[in-house]
Amino acid sequence: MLTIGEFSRLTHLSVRTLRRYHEAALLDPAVVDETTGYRYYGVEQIPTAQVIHRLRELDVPLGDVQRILRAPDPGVRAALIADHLQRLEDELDRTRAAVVSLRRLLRPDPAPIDVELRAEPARTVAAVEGVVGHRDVEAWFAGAMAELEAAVGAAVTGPPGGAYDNALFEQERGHVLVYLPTSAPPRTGRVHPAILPAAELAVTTHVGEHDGVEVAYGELGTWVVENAMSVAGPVREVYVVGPRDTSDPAAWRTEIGWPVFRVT
Amino acid sequence: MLTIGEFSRLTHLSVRTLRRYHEAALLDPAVVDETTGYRYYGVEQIPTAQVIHRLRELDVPLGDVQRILRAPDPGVRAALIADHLQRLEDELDRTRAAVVSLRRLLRPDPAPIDVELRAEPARTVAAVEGVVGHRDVEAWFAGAMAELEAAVGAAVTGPPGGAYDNALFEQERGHVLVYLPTSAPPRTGRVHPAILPAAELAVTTHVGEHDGVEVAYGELGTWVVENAMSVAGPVREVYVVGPRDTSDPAAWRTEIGWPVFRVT
DNA sequence: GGTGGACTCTCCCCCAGGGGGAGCGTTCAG
DNA sequence: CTGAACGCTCCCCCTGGGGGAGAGTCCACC
Repeated sequence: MLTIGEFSRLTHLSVRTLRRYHEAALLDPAVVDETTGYRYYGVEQIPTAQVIHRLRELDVPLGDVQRILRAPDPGVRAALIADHLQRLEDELDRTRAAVVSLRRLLRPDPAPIDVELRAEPARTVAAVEGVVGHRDVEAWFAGAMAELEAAVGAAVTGPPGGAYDNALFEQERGHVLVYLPTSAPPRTGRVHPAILPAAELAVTTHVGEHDGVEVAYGELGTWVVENAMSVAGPVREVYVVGPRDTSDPAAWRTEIGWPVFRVT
Repeated sequence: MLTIGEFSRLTHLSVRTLRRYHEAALLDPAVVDETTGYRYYGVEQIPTAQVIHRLRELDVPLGDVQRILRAPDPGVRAALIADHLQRLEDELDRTRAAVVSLRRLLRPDPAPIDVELRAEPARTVAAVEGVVGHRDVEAWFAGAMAELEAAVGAAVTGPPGGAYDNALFEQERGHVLVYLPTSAPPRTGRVHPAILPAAELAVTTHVGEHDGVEVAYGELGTWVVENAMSVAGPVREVYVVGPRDTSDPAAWRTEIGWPVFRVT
Protein backbone atom coordinates (compact mmCIF):
# COMPACT_ATOMS: atom_id res chain seq x y z
CA MET A 1 0.00 0.00 0.00
CA LEU A 2 1.21 3.45 -0.93
CA THR A 3 0.37 6.70 0.76
CA ILE A 4 -0.97 9.44 -1.43
CA GLY A 5 2.40 11.18 -1.40
CA GLU A 6 4.24 8.09 -2.55
CA PHE A 7 1.66 7.43 -5.22
CA SER A 8 1.95 11.04 -6.30
CA ARG A 9 5.69 10.67 -6.77
CA LEU A 10 5.28 7.45 -8.70
CA THR A 11 2.64 8.78 -11.08
CA HIS A 12 3.67 12.44 -11.31
CA LEU A 13 0.15 13.45 -10.42
CA SER A 14 -0.06 16.02 -7.64
CA VAL A 15 -1.54 15.03 -4.29
CA ARG A 16 -4.27 17.59 -4.85
CA THR A 17 -5.10 16.14 -8.21
CA LEU A 18 -5.24 12.62 -6.83
CA ARG A 19 -7.70 13.74 -4.17
CA ARG A 20 -9.75 15.41 -6.85
CA TYR A 21 -9.78 12.23 -8.92
CA HIS A 22 -10.93 10.32 -5.85
CA GLU A 23 -13.71 12.82 -5.30
CA ALA A 24 -14.70 12.48 -8.96
CA ALA A 25 -14.68 8.66 -8.61
CA LEU A 26 -12.12 8.61 -11.38
CA LEU A 27 -9.40 6.83 -9.45
CA ASP A 28 -10.48 5.52 -6.08
CA PRO A 29 -7.74 4.59 -3.64
CA ALA A 30 -7.55 0.85 -3.04
CA VAL A 31 -8.09 1.45 0.67
CA VAL A 32 -9.42 4.39 2.63
CA ASP A 33 -8.83 4.23 6.38
CA GLU A 34 -12.24 4.89 7.83
CA THR A 35 -11.04 6.50 11.04
CA THR A 36 -8.29 8.73 9.68
CA GLY A 37 -9.54 9.25 6.12
CA TYR A 38 -6.06 8.43 4.84
CA ARG A 39 -6.00 7.23 1.24
CA TYR A 40 -3.86 4.22 0.32
CA TYR A 41 -3.18 3.20 -3.27
CA GLY A 42 -2.04 -0.10 -4.73
CA VAL A 43 0.81 -0.63 -7.15
CA GLU A 44 -1.60 -2.03 -9.69
CA GLN A 45 -3.23 1.40 -9.90
CA ILE A 46 -0.13 3.04 -11.35
CA PRO A 47 -0.88 2.14 -14.98
CA THR A 48 -4.43 3.45 -14.63
CA ALA A 49 -3.10 6.68 -13.18
CA GLN A 50 -0.76 7.01 -16.11
CA VAL A 51 -3.51 6.50 -18.63
CA ILE A 52 -5.51 9.20 -16.88
CA HIS A 53 -2.47 11.45 -16.95
CA ARG A 54 -2.07 11.03 -20.71
CA LEU A 55 -5.74 11.55 -21.42
CA ARG A 56 -5.77 14.70 -19.34
CA GLU A 57 -2.76 15.95 -21.28
CA LEU A 58 -4.96 15.60 -24.34
CA ASP A 59 -7.58 17.71 -22.56
CA VAL A 60 -10.04 14.89 -22.40
CA PRO A 61 -12.66 15.97 -19.84
CA LEU A 62 -12.67 14.00 -16.60
CA GLY A 63 -16.10 12.60 -17.37
CA ASP A 64 -14.91 11.20 -20.67
CA VAL A 65 -11.81 9.79 -19.05
CA GLN A 66 -14.08 7.98 -16.66
CA ARG A 67 -16.14 6.61 -19.52
CA ILE A 68 -13.02 5.41 -21.29
CA LEU A 69 -11.69 3.70 -18.18
CA ARG A 70 -15.04 2.11 -17.45
CA ALA A 71 -15.31 0.69 -20.97
CA PRO A 72 -14.52 -3.00 -20.51
CA ASP A 73 -14.11 -3.76 -24.20
CA PRO A 74 -10.78 -2.55 -25.62
CA GLY A 75 -12.56 -1.95 -28.91
CA VAL A 76 -15.03 0.44 -27.34
CA ARG A 77 -12.18 2.08 -25.51
CA ALA A 78 -10.22 2.54 -28.71
CA ALA A 79 -13.27 4.06 -30.37
CA LEU A 80 -13.74 6.56 -27.56
CA ILE A 81 -10.11 7.52 -27.75
CA ALA A 82 -10.29 7.81 -31.52
CA ASP A 83 -13.20 10.23 -31.06
CA HIS A 84 -11.02 12.43 -28.95
CA LEU A 85 -8.14 12.29 -31.37
CA GLN A 86 -10.59 13.37 -34.05
CA ARG A 87 -11.62 16.24 -31.80
CA LEU A 88 -7.99 17.21 -31.47
CA GLU A 89 -7.67 17.18 -35.24
CA ASP A 90 -10.68 19.45 -35.60
CA GLU A 91 -9.29 21.79 -33.02
CA LEU A 92 -6.05 21.89 -34.89
CA ASP A 93 -7.92 22.86 -38.06
CA ARG A 94 -9.63 25.66 -36.24
CA THR A 95 -6.35 26.82 -34.80
CA ARG A 96 -4.79 26.92 -38.23
CA ALA A 97 -7.74 28.89 -39.56
CA ALA A 98 -7.44 31.37 -36.72
CA VAL A 99 -3.75 31.83 -37.42
CA VAL A 100 -4.44 32.51 -41.09
CA SER A 101 -7.21 34.92 -40.27
CA LEU A 102 -5.10 36.66 -37.65
CA ARG A 103 -2.22 37.12 -40.07
CA ARG A 104 -4.59 38.68 -42.54
CA LEU A 105 -6.13 40.97 -39.95
CA LEU A 106 -2.75 42.21 -38.83
CA ARG A 107 -1.41 42.83 -42.30
CA PRO A 108 -0.11 46.37 -42.33
CA ASP A 109 -1.78 47.10 -45.69
CA PRO A 110 -5.39 46.08 -45.29
CA ALA A 111 -7.11 45.96 -48.63
CA PRO A 112 -9.85 48.54 -49.02
CA ILE A 113 -13.32 47.35 -48.28
CA ASP A 114 -14.96 46.21 -51.45
CA VAL A 115 -18.69 45.93 -50.87
CA GLU A 116 -21.43 46.19 -53.41
CA LEU A 117 -25.04 46.99 -52.64
CA ARG A 118 -27.19 44.77 -54.79
CA ALA A 119 -30.96 44.42 -55.13
CA GLU A 120 -31.57 40.72 -55.41
CA PRO A 121 -34.93 39.64 -56.89
CA ALA A 122 -36.87 36.77 -55.39
CA ARG A 123 -36.29 33.44 -57.07
CA THR A 124 -37.25 29.84 -56.67
CA VAL A 125 -34.51 27.28 -56.06
CA ALA A 126 -34.13 23.65 -55.09
CA ALA A 127 -33.41 23.74 -51.37
CA VAL A 128 -32.81 21.68 -48.26
CA GLU A 129 -33.67 23.32 -44.95
CA GLY A 130 -33.13 22.47 -41.33
CA VAL A 131 -32.45 23.77 -37.85
CA VAL A 132 -28.89 22.93 -36.94
CA GLY A 133 -26.52 23.53 -34.05
CA HIS A 134 -23.70 25.85 -35.01
CA ARG A 135 -21.15 23.08 -34.59
CA ASP A 136 -22.97 20.78 -36.95
CA VAL A 137 -23.44 23.19 -39.80
CA GLU A 138 -20.50 21.93 -41.82
CA ALA A 139 -21.48 18.29 -41.65
CA TRP A 140 -25.13 19.10 -42.26
CA PHE A 141 -24.18 21.24 -45.23
CA ALA A 142 -22.17 18.43 -46.80
CA GLY A 143 -25.07 16.00 -46.53
CA ALA A 144 -27.64 18.47 -47.79
CA MET A 145 -25.50 19.52 -50.73
CA ALA A 146 -24.90 15.91 -51.72
CA GLU A 147 -28.64 15.29 -51.69
CA LEU A 148 -29.26 18.44 -53.71
CA GLU A 149 -26.76 17.53 -56.35
CA ALA A 150 -28.19 14.06 -56.65
CA ALA A 151 -31.71 15.47 -57.06
CA VAL A 152 -30.93 18.34 -59.40
CA GLY A 153 -28.19 16.76 -61.44
CA ALA A 154 -27.20 18.56 -64.60
CA ALA A 155 -30.16 20.94 -64.44
CA VAL A 156 -28.18 23.32 -62.26
CA THR A 157 -28.32 26.88 -63.54
CA GLY A 158 -25.85 28.56 -61.22
CA PRO A 159 -23.56 28.23 -58.23
CA PRO A 160 -24.89 26.79 -54.97
CA GLY A 161 -25.62 28.97 -51.98
CA GLY A 162 -27.01 29.04 -48.50
CA ALA A 163 -28.84 31.24 -46.02
CA TYR A 164 -27.78 31.14 -42.40
CA ASP A 165 -29.74 32.34 -39.42
CA ASN A 166 -27.84 34.90 -37.38
CA ALA A 167 -28.27 32.78 -34.25
CA LEU A 168 -25.66 30.44 -35.72
CA PHE A 169 -23.03 33.12 -35.36
CA GLU A 170 -23.79 33.43 -31.70
CA GLN A 171 -22.94 29.83 -30.98
CA GLU A 172 -26.54 28.70 -31.01
CA ARG A 173 -28.87 26.62 -33.12
CA GLY A 174 -30.38 28.25 -36.13
CA HIS A 175 -32.21 27.77 -39.38
CA VAL A 176 -30.10 26.87 -42.40
CA LEU A 177 -31.14 26.68 -46.03
CA VAL A 178 -28.84 25.45 -48.75
CA TYR A 179 -29.88 25.56 -52.37
CA LEU A 180 -28.99 24.89 -55.95
CA PRO A 181 -30.56 27.16 -58.56
CA THR A 182 -32.49 25.27 -61.20
CA SER A 183 -35.42 26.08 -63.46
CA ALA A 184 -37.71 23.30 -62.23
CA PRO A 185 -36.86 22.44 -58.63
CA PRO A 186 -37.64 18.81 -57.87
CA ARG A 187 -39.22 17.47 -54.67
CA THR A 188 -37.21 14.46 -53.54
CA GLY A 189 -36.40 13.44 -49.99
CA ARG A 190 -35.40 16.61 -48.16
CA VAL A 191 -35.05 18.51 -51.42
CA HIS A 192 -37.96 20.84 -52.21
CA PRO A 193 -38.63 24.08 -54.05
CA ALA A 194 -38.13 27.18 -51.94
CA ILE A 195 -38.43 30.88 -52.54
CA LEU A 196 -35.36 32.95 -51.85
CA PRO A 197 -37.01 36.27 -51.04
CA ALA A 198 -36.05 39.52 -52.69
CA ALA A 199 -33.58 41.50 -50.64
CA GLU A 200 -31.23 44.40 -50.65
CA LEU A 201 -27.87 42.71 -50.13
CA ALA A 202 -24.53 44.13 -49.13
CA VAL A 203 -22.23 41.76 -50.94
CA THR A 204 -18.52 41.15 -50.68
CA THR A 205 -16.43 38.33 -52.08
CA HIS A 206 -14.12 36.18 -50.07
CA VAL A 207 -11.30 34.50 -51.95
CA GLY A 208 -9.66 31.38 -50.57
CA GLU A 209 -10.54 28.72 -48.04
CA HIS A 210 -13.81 29.15 -46.29
CA ASP A 211 -12.06 29.33 -42.95
CA GLY A 212 -10.81 32.82 -43.61
CA VAL A 213 -14.29 34.08 -44.23
CA GLU A 214 -14.50 36.00 -40.97
CA VAL A 215 -12.44 38.76 -42.47
CA ALA A 216 -15.12 39.31 -45.10
CA TYR A 217 -17.72 39.38 -42.35
CA GLY A 218 -15.70 42.03 -40.60
CA GLU A 219 -15.55 44.12 -43.75
CA LEU A 220 -19.27 43.79 -44.22
CA GLY A 221 -19.87 44.83 -40.64
CA THR A 222 -17.73 47.89 -41.04
CA TRP A 223 -19.29 48.79 -44.35
CA VAL A 224 -22.82 48.34 -43.09
CA VAL A 225 -22.42 50.68 -40.17
CA GLU A 226 -20.37 53.19 -42.13
CA ASN A 227 -23.16 53.39 -44.67
CA ALA A 228 -25.80 53.91 -42.03
CA MET A 229 -27.51 50.64 -42.66
CA SER A 230 -28.67 47.80 -40.48
CA VAL A 231 -29.04 44.08 -40.94
CA ALA A 232 -32.28 42.19 -41.43
CA GLY A 233 -32.62 38.48 -41.93
CA PRO A 234 -30.28 35.59 -42.50
CA VAL A 235 -26.85 35.92 -44.03
CA ARG A 236 -26.49 34.54 -47.54
CA GLU A 237 -23.48 32.90 -49.04
CA VAL A 238 -23.00 31.98 -52.68
CA TYR A 239 -20.24 29.55 -53.51
CA VAL A 240 -19.29 31.07 -56.84
CA VAL A 241 -16.18 28.94 -57.11
CA GLY A 242 -15.95 26.11 -54.61
CA PRO A 243 -14.78 22.56 -54.10
CA ARG A 244 -17.19 21.48 -56.85
CA ASP A 245 -15.23 23.54 -59.34
CA THR A 246 -11.61 23.22 -58.32
CA SER A 247 -9.69 21.44 -55.61
CA ASP A 248 -7.42 24.43 -55.15
CA PRO A 249 -8.81 26.29 -52.13
CA ALA A 250 -6.88 29.41 -53.08
CA ALA A 251 -9.15 29.81 -56.11
CA TRP A 252 -12.41 29.48 -54.23
CA ARG A 253 -14.70 32.49 -54.29
CA THR A 254 -17.51 32.95 -51.84
CA GLU A 255 -19.97 35.82 -52.04
CA ILE A 256 -21.18 36.92 -48.64
CA GLY A 257 -24.44 38.85 -48.70
CA TRP A 258 -26.06 40.60 -45.79
CA PRO A 259 -29.66 41.67 -46.20
CA VAL A 260 -29.58 45.32 -45.19
CA PHE A 261 -31.84 48.33 -45.04
CA ARG A 262 -31.07 51.99 -44.72
CA VAL A 263 -31.42 53.21 -41.14
CA THR A 264 -31.93 56.94 -41.59
CA MET B 1 -22.56 54.52 -32.30
CA LEU B 2 -23.57 50.92 -31.91
CA THR B 3 -25.32 49.34 -28.98
CA ILE B 4 -23.68 46.32 -27.43
CA GLY B 5 -26.15 44.05 -29.21
CA GLU B 6 -25.41 45.48 -32.62
CA PHE B 7 -21.70 45.34 -31.95
CA SER B 8 -22.11 41.74 -30.81
CA ARG B 9 -23.80 40.83 -34.07
CA LEU B 10 -21.12 42.56 -36.09
CA THR B 11 -18.20 40.94 -34.31
CA HIS B 12 -19.67 37.56 -33.38
CA LEU B 13 -18.64 38.14 -29.80
CA SER B 14 -21.42 37.54 -27.30
CA VAL B 15 -22.84 40.46 -25.34
CA ARG B 16 -21.62 38.80 -22.17
CA THR B 17 -18.14 38.47 -23.53
CA LEU B 18 -18.09 42.09 -24.64
CA ARG B 19 -19.05 43.17 -21.13
CA ARG B 20 -16.31 40.97 -19.76
CA TYR B 21 -13.78 42.54 -22.10
CA HIS B 22 -14.92 45.97 -20.96
CA GLU B 23 -14.47 44.93 -17.36
CA ALA B 24 -11.01 43.61 -18.18
CA ALA B 25 -10.18 46.89 -19.93
CA LEU B 26 -9.47 44.85 -23.05
CA LEU B 27 -11.99 46.56 -25.28
CA ASP B 28 -13.57 49.65 -23.78
CA PRO B 29 -16.74 50.93 -25.42
CA ALA B 30 -16.19 54.24 -27.18
CA VAL B 31 -18.88 55.80 -25.01
CA VAL B 32 -20.48 54.75 -21.76
CA ASP B 33 -23.62 56.65 -20.83
CA GLU B 34 -22.98 57.77 -17.27
CA THR B 35 -26.59 57.78 -16.17
CA THR B 36 -27.79 54.53 -17.73
CA GLY B 37 -24.51 52.60 -17.91
CA TYR B 38 -25.28 51.70 -21.52
CA ARG B 39 -22.22 50.82 -23.57
CA TYR B 40 -21.84 52.23 -27.08
CA TYR B 41 -19.20 51.07 -29.52
CA GLY B 42 -17.76 52.70 -32.61
CA VAL B 43 -17.38 51.14 -36.02
CA GLU B 44 -13.65 51.64 -35.83
CA GLN B 45 -13.57 49.15 -32.95
CA ILE B 46 -14.71 46.25 -35.11
CA PRO B 47 -11.23 45.32 -36.37
CA THR B 48 -9.87 45.37 -32.83
CA ALA B 49 -12.69 43.12 -31.71
CA GLN B 50 -11.88 40.73 -34.51
CA VAL B 51 -8.23 40.58 -33.59
CA ILE B 52 -9.22 39.80 -30.03
CA HIS B 53 -11.57 37.12 -31.29
CA ARG B 54 -8.80 35.44 -33.28
CA LEU B 55 -6.31 35.63 -30.44
CA ARG B 56 -8.79 34.11 -28.04
CA GLU B 57 -9.41 31.31 -30.51
CA LEU B 58 -5.72 30.63 -30.18
CA ASP B 59 -6.19 30.50 -26.41
CA VAL B 60 -4.08 33.55 -25.84
CA PRO B 61 -4.85 34.65 -22.27
CA LEU B 62 -6.74 37.92 -21.99
CA GLY B 63 -3.79 39.56 -20.28
CA ASP B 64 -1.53 38.71 -23.18
CA VAL B 65 -4.13 39.88 -25.66
CA GLN B 66 -4.14 43.18 -23.85
CA ARG B 67 -0.37 43.38 -24.03
CA ILE B 68 -0.46 42.64 -27.75
CA LEU B 69 -3.09 45.27 -28.41
CA ARG B 70 -1.30 47.84 -26.29
CA ALA B 71 1.97 47.29 -28.14
CA PRO B 72 2.24 50.34 -30.37
CA ASP B 73 5.04 49.00 -32.52
CA PRO B 74 3.88 46.43 -35.09
CA GLY B 75 7.24 44.74 -34.70
CA VAL B 76 6.76 44.21 -30.99
CA ARG B 77 3.26 43.03 -31.68
CA ALA B 78 4.45 40.54 -34.26
CA ALA B 79 7.03 39.25 -31.79
CA LEU B 80 4.42 38.74 -29.09
CA ILE B 81 2.21 36.90 -31.51
CA ALA B 82 5.12 34.82 -32.73
CA ASP B 83 5.71 33.83 -29.10
CA HIS B 84 2.21 32.51 -28.87
CA LEU B 85 2.45 30.64 -32.13
CA GLN B 86 5.60 29.07 -30.75
CA ARG B 87 3.66 28.14 -27.64
CA LEU B 88 1.03 26.52 -29.85
CA GLU B 89 3.76 24.56 -31.61
CA ASP B 90 5.14 23.36 -28.29
CA GLU B 91 1.71 22.36 -27.17
CA LEU B 92 1.26 20.43 -30.35
CA ASP B 93 4.51 18.59 -29.68
CA ARG B 94 3.33 17.70 -26.21
CA THR B 95 0.02 16.53 -27.60
CA ARG B 96 1.76 14.29 -30.07
CA ALA B 97 3.95 12.88 -27.31
CA ALA B 98 0.90 12.19 -25.17
CA VAL B 99 -0.79 10.39 -28.04
CA VAL B 100 2.26 8.20 -28.59
CA SER B 101 2.57 7.46 -24.90
CA LEU B 102 -1.13 6.72 -24.62
CA ARG B 103 -1.04 4.29 -27.52
CA ARG B 104 1.83 2.50 -25.86
CA LEU B 105 0.09 2.38 -22.50
CA LEU B 106 -3.04 0.90 -24.01
CA ARG B 107 -1.29 -1.73 -26.06
CA PRO B 108 -2.93 -5.03 -25.20
CA ASP B 109 0.41 -6.83 -24.86
CA PRO B 110 2.41 -4.76 -22.43
CA ALA B 111 6.02 -5.86 -22.41
CA PRO B 112 7.12 -7.36 -19.10
CA ILE B 113 8.85 -5.02 -16.76
CA ASP B 114 12.57 -5.22 -17.27
CA VAL B 115 14.32 -3.60 -14.34
CA GLU B 116 17.79 -4.31 -13.09
CA LEU B 117 19.06 -3.51 -9.62
CA ARG B 118 22.56 -2.18 -9.96
CA ALA B 119 25.10 -0.98 -7.41
CA GLU B 120 26.69 2.05 -8.97
CA PRO B 121 30.04 3.17 -7.54
CA ALA B 122 30.80 6.83 -6.95
CA ARG B 123 32.65 8.52 -9.77
CA THR B 124 33.89 11.93 -10.74
CA VAL B 125 32.53 13.52 -13.90
CA ALA B 126 32.52 16.86 -15.70
CA ALA B 127 29.24 18.47 -14.75
CA VAL B 128 27.05 21.54 -15.07
CA GLU B 129 24.56 22.13 -12.29
CA GLY B 130 21.68 24.48 -11.73
CA VAL B 131 18.27 25.00 -10.23
CA VAL B 132 15.74 25.11 -13.02
CA GLY B 133 11.97 25.38 -13.42
CA HIS B 134 10.46 22.19 -14.74
CA ARG B 135 9.43 23.90 -17.98
CA ASP B 136 12.93 25.11 -18.68
CA VAL B 137 14.74 21.85 -18.17
CA GLU B 138 14.95 20.98 -21.84
CA ALA B 139 16.38 24.31 -22.91
CA TRP B 140 18.72 24.41 -19.95
CA PHE B 141 19.88 20.90 -20.73
CA ALA B 142 20.67 21.79 -24.32
CA GLY B 143 22.80 24.76 -23.26
CA ALA B 144 24.59 22.87 -20.50
CA MET B 145 25.35 19.91 -22.73
CA ALA B 146 26.75 22.15 -25.44
CA GLU B 147 29.05 23.77 -22.90
CA LEU B 148 30.10 20.38 -21.57
CA GLU B 149 30.94 19.04 -24.99
CA ALA B 150 32.94 22.12 -25.80
CA ALA B 151 34.89 21.80 -22.55
CA VAL B 152 35.48 18.06 -22.55
CA GLY B 153 35.88 17.49 -26.27
CA ALA B 154 37.27 14.15 -27.32
CA ALA B 155 38.22 13.16 -23.76
CA VAL B 156 34.75 11.75 -23.19
CA THR B 157 34.84 8.25 -21.73
CA GLY B 158 31.17 7.33 -21.85
CA PRO B 159 27.65 8.46 -22.61
CA PRO B 160 26.26 11.66 -21.07
CA GLY B 161 23.79 11.62 -18.24
CA GLY B 162 21.89 13.72 -15.78
CA ALA B 163 20.44 13.74 -12.30
CA TYR B 164 17.06 15.34 -11.75
CA ASP B 165 15.56 16.45 -8.48
CA ASN B 166 12.20 14.86 -7.81
CA ALA B 167 10.61 18.28 -7.38
CA LEU B 168 10.89 18.68 -11.14
CA PHE B 169 8.36 15.93 -11.64
CA GLU B 170 5.88 17.75 -9.48
CA GLN B 171 5.83 20.79 -11.72
CA GLU B 172 8.24 22.75 -9.55
CA ARG B 173 11.79 24.02 -9.66
CA GLY B 174 14.54 21.62 -8.83
CA HIS B 175 18.22 20.89 -8.95
CA VAL B 176 19.56 19.50 -12.18
CA LEU B 177 23.02 18.10 -12.90
CA VAL B 178 24.13 17.05 -16.34
CA TYR B 179 27.47 15.43 -16.89
CA LEU B 180 29.91 13.90 -19.32
CA PRO B 181 32.22 11.22 -17.95
CA THR B 182 35.90 11.97 -18.49
CA SER B 183 39.09 11.02 -16.71
CA ALA B 184 40.23 14.57 -15.93
CA PRO B 185 37.19 16.83 -15.60
CA PRO B 186 38.04 20.41 -16.59
CA ARG B 187 36.87 23.55 -14.85
CA THR B 188 35.63 26.02 -17.50
CA GLY B 189 32.70 28.38 -17.25
CA ARG B 190 29.86 26.45 -15.68
CA VAL B 191 31.66 23.15 -16.22
CA HIS B 192 33.31 21.72 -13.11
CA PRO B 193 34.23 18.36 -11.63
CA ALA B 194 31.45 16.75 -9.58
CA ILE B 195 31.09 13.52 -7.68
CA LEU B 196 28.24 11.28 -8.68
CA PRO B 197 27.66 9.47 -5.38
CA ALA B 198 27.48 5.72 -5.11
CA ALA B 199 23.94 4.43 -5.15
CA GLU B 200 21.80 1.38 -5.47
CA LEU B 201 19.92 2.05 -8.70
CA ALA B 202 16.83 0.42 -10.11
CA VAL B 203 17.54 0.78 -13.81
CA THR B 204 15.38 0.31 -16.86
CA THR B 205 16.04 1.27 -20.44
CA HIS B 206 13.74 3.35 -22.55
CA VAL B 207 14.03 2.95 -26.30
CA GLY B 208 12.88 5.68 -28.63
CA GLU B 209 12.15 9.37 -28.36
CA HIS B 210 12.56 10.88 -24.95
CA ASP B 211 8.92 11.89 -24.90
CA GLY B 212 7.78 8.35 -24.32
CA VAL B 213 9.91 8.05 -21.23
CA GLU B 214 6.99 8.19 -18.84
CA VAL B 215 6.23 4.58 -19.57
CA ALA B 216 9.65 3.62 -18.25
CA TYR B 217 8.99 5.70 -15.16
CA GLY B 218 5.75 3.85 -14.65
CA GLU B 219 7.53 0.52 -14.90
CA LEU B 220 10.13 1.65 -12.42
CA GLY B 221 7.44 2.78 -10.02
CA THR B 222 5.69 -0.55 -10.24
CA TRP B 223 8.91 -2.47 -9.84
CA VAL B 224 10.08 -0.42 -6.90
CA VAL B 225 6.98 -0.97 -4.85
CA GLU B 226 6.62 -4.61 -5.89
CA ASN B 227 10.11 -5.22 -4.65
CA ALA B 228 9.46 -3.53 -1.34
CA MET B 229 11.80 -0.68 -1.98
CA SER B 230 11.59 3.04 -1.74
CA VAL B 231 13.17 5.94 -3.55
CA ALA B 232 15.92 8.19 -2.24
CA GLY B 233 17.49 11.05 -4.10
CA PRO B 234 17.37 12.41 -7.59
CA VAL B 235 16.49 10.33 -10.63
CA ARG B 236 19.36 9.60 -12.97
CA GLU B 237 19.23 9.28 -16.68
CA VAL B 238 22.01 8.05 -18.94
CA TYR B 239 21.71 8.78 -22.64
CA VAL B 240 23.34 5.60 -23.86
CA VAL B 241 22.34 6.28 -27.45
CA GLY B 242 21.07 9.77 -28.12
CA PRO B 243 20.98 12.57 -30.65
CA ARG B 244 24.77 12.75 -30.45
CA ASP B 245 25.01 9.24 -31.85
CA THR B 246 22.22 8.98 -34.38
CA SER B 247 19.52 11.20 -35.72
CA ASP B 248 17.05 8.34 -35.73
CA PRO B 249 15.01 8.76 -32.53
CA ALA B 250 13.77 5.20 -32.76
CA ALA B 251 17.30 4.02 -32.00
CA TRP B 252 17.82 6.19 -28.93
CA ARG B 253 18.34 4.39 -25.66
CA THR B 254 17.94 6.08 -22.30
CA GLU B 255 18.74 4.37 -19.03
CA ILE B 256 16.51 5.56 -16.22
CA GLY B 257 17.90 4.91 -12.75
CA TRP B 258 16.10 5.43 -9.49
CA PRO B 259 18.23 5.40 -6.34
CA VAL B 260 16.41 2.94 -4.12
CA PHE B 261 16.77 1.22 -0.79
CA ARG B 262 15.09 -1.81 0.66
CA VAL B 263 12.22 -0.89 2.93
CA THR B 264 11.79 -3.97 5.08
C1' DG C 1 -48.29 60.94 -25.61
C1' DG C 2 -48.55 56.10 -24.07
C1' DT C 3 -47.22 51.51 -24.10
C1' DG C 4 -45.27 47.08 -24.98
C1' DG C 5 -41.58 44.55 -26.35
C1' DA C 6 -36.89 44.35 -27.12
C1' DC C 7 -32.86 45.62 -25.24
C1' DT C 8 -29.54 46.58 -21.48
C1' DC C 9 -27.95 47.02 -16.84
C1' DT C 10 -25.91 44.75 -12.46
C1' DC C 11 -25.52 40.90 -9.49
C1' DC C 12 -25.11 36.23 -8.18
C1' DC C 13 -24.33 31.36 -9.01
C1' DC C 14 -22.51 27.74 -12.10
C1' DC C 15 -18.87 24.98 -14.87
C1' DA C 16 -13.91 22.61 -15.35
C1' DG C 17 -9.60 21.58 -13.31
C1' DG C 18 -6.97 22.80 -10.82
C1' DG C 19 -3.61 25.99 -6.99
C1' DG C 20 -2.76 28.29 -2.26
C1' DG C 21 -3.20 28.13 2.32
C1' DA C 22 -5.34 27.58 7.12
C1' DG C 23 -6.09 24.64 10.88
C1' DC C 24 -5.90 20.31 12.67
C1' DG C 25 -5.00 15.12 13.03
C1' DT C 26 -1.66 11.03 12.14
C1' DT C 27 2.68 8.49 11.55
C1' DC C 28 7.01 7.27 12.60
C1' DA C 29 11.89 7.57 13.52
C1' DG C 30 15.24 9.27 16.62
C1' DC D 1 8.01 11.20 23.85
C1' DT D 2 8.39 14.56 20.67
C1' DG D 3 8.87 16.96 16.41
C1' DA D 4 8.93 16.79 11.51
C1' DA D 5 6.74 15.17 7.72
C1' DC D 6 2.76 13.97 5.98
C1' DG D 7 -2.29 13.59 5.62
C1' DC D 8 -7.04 15.33 6.22
C1' DT D 9 -10.99 18.77 5.23
C1' DC D 10 -12.53 23.30 4.12
C1' DC D 11 -12.55 27.59 1.88
C1' DC D 12 -11.23 30.94 -1.46
C1' DC D 13 -8.69 31.94 -5.74
C1' DC D 14 -7.71 31.64 -10.88
C1' DT D 15 -9.31 31.47 -16.13
C1' DG D 16 -13.15 32.61 -19.52
C1' DG D 17 -16.98 32.14 -19.92
C1' DG D 18 -22.76 30.75 -19.44
C1' DG D 19 -27.61 31.03 -17.15
C1' DG D 20 -30.86 33.59 -15.11
C1' DA D 21 -33.18 37.14 -11.91
C1' DG D 22 -34.85 41.61 -11.33
C1' DA D 23 -34.86 46.17 -12.65
C1' DG D 24 -34.11 50.08 -15.76
C1' DT D 25 -34.14 52.07 -20.90
C1' DC D 26 -35.04 52.74 -25.61
C1' DC D 27 -37.84 53.14 -29.48
C1' DA D 28 -41.35 52.24 -32.88
C1' DC D 29 -46.03 51.92 -33.36
C1' DC D 30 -50.61 53.25 -32.23
